[in-house]
Amino acid sequence: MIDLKLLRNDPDRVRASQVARGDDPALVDALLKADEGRRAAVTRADNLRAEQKAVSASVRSASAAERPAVLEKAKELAAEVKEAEAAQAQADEALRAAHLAIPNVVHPSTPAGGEADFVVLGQVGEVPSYDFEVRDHLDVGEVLKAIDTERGAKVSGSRFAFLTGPGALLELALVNLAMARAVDAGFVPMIAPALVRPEAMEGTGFLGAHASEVYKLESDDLYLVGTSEVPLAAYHSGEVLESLPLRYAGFSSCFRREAGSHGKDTRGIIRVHQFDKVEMFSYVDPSDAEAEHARLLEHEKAFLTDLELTFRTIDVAAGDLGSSAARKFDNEAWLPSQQRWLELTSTSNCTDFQARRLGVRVRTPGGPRVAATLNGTLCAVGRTIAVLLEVHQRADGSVHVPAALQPYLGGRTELTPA
RNA sequence: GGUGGCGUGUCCGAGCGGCCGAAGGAGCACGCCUCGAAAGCGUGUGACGGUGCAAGCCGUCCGUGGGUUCAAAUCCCACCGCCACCGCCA
Repeated sequence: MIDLKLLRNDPDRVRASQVARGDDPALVDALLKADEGRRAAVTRADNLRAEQKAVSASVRSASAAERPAVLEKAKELAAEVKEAEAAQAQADEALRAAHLAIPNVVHPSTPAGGEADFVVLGQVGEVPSYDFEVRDHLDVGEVLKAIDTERGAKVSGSRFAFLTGPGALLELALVNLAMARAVDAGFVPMIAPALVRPEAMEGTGFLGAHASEVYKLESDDLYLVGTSEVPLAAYHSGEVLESLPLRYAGFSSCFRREAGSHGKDTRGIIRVHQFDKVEMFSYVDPSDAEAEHARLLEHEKAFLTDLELTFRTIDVAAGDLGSSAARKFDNEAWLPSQQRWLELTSTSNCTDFQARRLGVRVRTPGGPRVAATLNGTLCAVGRTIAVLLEVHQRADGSVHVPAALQPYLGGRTELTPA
């Protein structure tokens, strides 16, 4: 939710943000109107209530003769208050709806436009070349007996896979490396629930436009999270925090319905319904949000560099941001089989938008203040495995293990076909 | 899943349908005392919304949502959560 004070003081800035995202600026005026309507309703209900309280308090001290008249008046007022409160509830709801309809105000540096309008911020490493015919990650993985998508489909359906043997070990190694790096960087490691209540899902903004992406357990009224950002953001919901920053690295399975992606990345494990991920999540003072965003990006880049991958960093355009994000950087690794960049990690600065919705505040000398939240992928395991297998493959079917990962794979320097 | 109990401010904890934003502690802040500290004493110490330049004033909040009543922390209902015991189970 955006700051209503900002809206009142500088509606043009919010309108401009809407335009940058390709959203309707008229929603801003609808919100302004709803805000005014609610304030009028609140004032009216408050005044009536004050009057009613006064009359009500006089009931006891009224003499027996006066009492019937006072009671009569009190009853009238009670009815009026009831009506005014209903009107206020309606106005509250109208405001809430209009409020939720507006995504976060984009950062001034965020490129305007849609998916194709990103700006490349830089590249690490050279696009690799191979003097043999490269296999895609599934071919490499099958030779190594590391990935089994056929049986994944047999057991669970399309877009499910088994990680087997070296594939399973590779996942654990990546998770351990990521967690070790996160701990070094001061993050508190967390194993987060993958099932959450509707409030957590709603509060993080995942039940908006992308609700169809989310798995729901109807009979239990629980959702499967698509990222541990959800439980980590909801972790401190409704709290006034004593001090910031708070940094967490959450490990959890992630579930995505991939409802709108039929026919896209159907081969292998690049796009699956279930994968594991280590996610960084920071709560900071709003004035530190930008610096924290840079920090998260550096952690991500360092991790990809450790894996000896070639990648570029892009500044995602406004129209391609999630509703909570003011700015987002993606790191895209080079995928040799398709000769293209593939999003591997991503970090978003949600400023105070998400925290306002979740009621996360910090104690400051001037009173509680809404915090800022940021998230960033440290390692989305499945996709990372896919890219590793492709990039580090050799002509003989073996795969080089990056030096940073070797300690977590029992010192193995390569994976070889069984 | 069954039975019973319980959910009050940063924490503990009291609370008769009106005088309760709520006793009393603890904690914290400031002051006094002290060479300094501790102890002791004194004062202060919630959030949200509305209104106002401001001091302030008004309203809301006692797990959540409804209901009864002129009036609800207090009565009724539902839900959520916690605890104990039983059953089941990794």
